[in-house]
Amino acid sequence: MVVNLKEVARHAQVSVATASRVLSGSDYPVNDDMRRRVEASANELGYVPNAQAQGLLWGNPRAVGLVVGDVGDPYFSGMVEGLQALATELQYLVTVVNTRRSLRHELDAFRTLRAHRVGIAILAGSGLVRPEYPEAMTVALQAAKDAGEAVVTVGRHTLGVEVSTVEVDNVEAGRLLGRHLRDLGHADVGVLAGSMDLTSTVDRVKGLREVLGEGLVVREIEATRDGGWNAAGPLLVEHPGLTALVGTADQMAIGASAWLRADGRRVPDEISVAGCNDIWVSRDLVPSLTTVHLPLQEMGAAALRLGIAARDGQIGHEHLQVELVVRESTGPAAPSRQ
Amino acid sequence: MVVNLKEVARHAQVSVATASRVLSGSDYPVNDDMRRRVEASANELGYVPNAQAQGLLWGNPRAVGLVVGDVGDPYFSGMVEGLQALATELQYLVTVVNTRRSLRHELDAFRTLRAHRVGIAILAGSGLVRPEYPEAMTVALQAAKDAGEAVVTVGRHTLGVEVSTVEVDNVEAGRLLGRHLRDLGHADVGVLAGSMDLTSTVDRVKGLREVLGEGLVVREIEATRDGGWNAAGPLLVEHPGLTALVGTADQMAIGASAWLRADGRRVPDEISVAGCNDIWVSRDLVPSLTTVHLPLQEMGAAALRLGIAARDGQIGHEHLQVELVVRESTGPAAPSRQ
DNA sequence: ATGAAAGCGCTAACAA
DNA sequence: TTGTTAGCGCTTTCAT
Repeated sequence: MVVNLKEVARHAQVSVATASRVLSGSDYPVNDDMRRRVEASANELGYVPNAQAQGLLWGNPRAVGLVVGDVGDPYFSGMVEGLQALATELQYLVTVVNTRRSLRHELDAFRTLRAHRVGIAILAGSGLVRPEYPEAMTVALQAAKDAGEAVVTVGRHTLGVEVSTVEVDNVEAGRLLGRHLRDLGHADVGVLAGSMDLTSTVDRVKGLREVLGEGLVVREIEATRDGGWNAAGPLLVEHPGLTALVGTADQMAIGASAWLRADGRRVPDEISVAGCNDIWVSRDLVPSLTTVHLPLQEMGAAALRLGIAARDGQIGHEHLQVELVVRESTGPAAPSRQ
Repeated sequence: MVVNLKEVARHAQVSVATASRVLSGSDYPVNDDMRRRVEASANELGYVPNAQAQGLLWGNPRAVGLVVGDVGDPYFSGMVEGLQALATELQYLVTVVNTRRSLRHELDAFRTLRAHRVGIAILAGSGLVRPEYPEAMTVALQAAKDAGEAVVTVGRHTLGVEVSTVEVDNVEAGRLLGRHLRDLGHADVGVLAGSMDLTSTVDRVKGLREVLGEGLVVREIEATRDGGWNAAGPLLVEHPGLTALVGTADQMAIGASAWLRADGRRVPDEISVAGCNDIWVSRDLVPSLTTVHLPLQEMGAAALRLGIAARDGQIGHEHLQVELVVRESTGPAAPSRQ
């Protein structure tokens, strides 16, 4: 059904070896007549080389696998965007696997990518803090390294294995937000936090707590716009004294903001709101969202660059800066209502 | 370097056949001792089956390839999100290739996916209107069909080949926006249009023109938030009589809105703004964005479902409805300033 | 310059 | 129940 090299060779009346030499772009000398005949046949029959067979021989040097928590999350899709841009330029094939933010799925995902011999595996999902996790992952990573595969982790704690990393200081991100709010007079701050299984969430909360201490009320919610929308009200009912709300990712802050507006509360006059990541739309909201900028696209691109270097045995680390972006959604603390 | 089945077999002191039977999940009966030995060895050596070799034998039934114009575009990432969700559930591996919205790249992308024997190829990038394009693509599609591969196109005109399609009526989307604006008294409307090479753009403009006729001023711009931001000012300088701006995709409308606000023009009192696609954030803007809702996630999921059916020879068509969502960014036409 | 044949890692007949 | 072997599509020695 599907045309293979043998058929092309037969159609062109040459041996498979010759056909291969022409079609695989080998620099082996081939008579011009035959070369033409082979090319014509391949065209006519619609021959497409089987990358799997080629991969069996060569390995798959131009394939990257990307493990993300959820492509729908702007944090990940920003990274995917940056990685894809570079990948397209460099002619790399990108395969994306979702973990649905779960331990078991992440290991599975990693195995799947290894099975497909991607050569470069990028773990973009933030690391899980569960104790049993790093251990299992360490074993898997070591195996990959031993097999000569490149592994890059993005925005997570390093594991027991030396791999290339793209690092973002999430604790610092939390600190920056904390200081900004403290300087505005906020003492009682509610945090809408994504999964506390993720190091990124835990770190951001840690940074906030360093500055704001006991004034922090943390609520773990689904890391989506709707999660923020649904959680804002109940949180404020339970803790009416809160003068600011921080989302550990922008979309939660956006949801919370929307709910506050719908509830008739003015931001930032009555309550301040801040996020984290600086997704593209944050600056265009009204009020525009105060947040911590992460160079998401650059993180994706850096991961691929490091992965390519790692294939050549060069383990590297890229430390990218986070930056507080003060916009309109934060202002001086209103007098506590409590 | 990398552990293969032979080494596992040797380590477990069994034949490769036995090892394969255990590790590939065959239901072939194997002695419990041996089974345990093989599993232990595989574990110890960190064996990961080579999916390429397996693919050579079986084909790759659980792989989907997705061709998109640009993963950074919310239109595509919405679709990718929906498709990934279903793919993860069904244990499909998703490979995404970017075309950068170009003819040559799209054919290349399609070939690449075929080379990797994805089994299901989904063309999500909107079709190009250039005359030479459909012809080249038709040939490629026919070849894929002949090879028994499933092809699904999303949101583009059908080509010369019978393939499964997810259809969205872009002309109707344009009409809905046009009527809404006309009913509000808008006669002079500026359109910030994405690439006019794309059928989706052309169709939406066509729908708008059907209703608004000569009152339409179309400007082709880069289909991004910044494209909208940059184009709004110049367009209004050249055509000060415009009372409404429509983006053929939400992000352009969002950029334009932001520029208008920065320029001190009130939306919708002084000028109305509308978009298309209804990306997740559109409802949370201030003013919230009037747009045409496309079920992006559902489009992605439907594409995969149709692809799976197509592998079984069932060509199908899913026609998804578009729906006008009237929000706050559109209002009665202000008296023309001209 | 060309072709025959070995072999990449794996599975599935086929034998034993 | 186990092992031997052919072969998936391709590239690449090795002869010719």
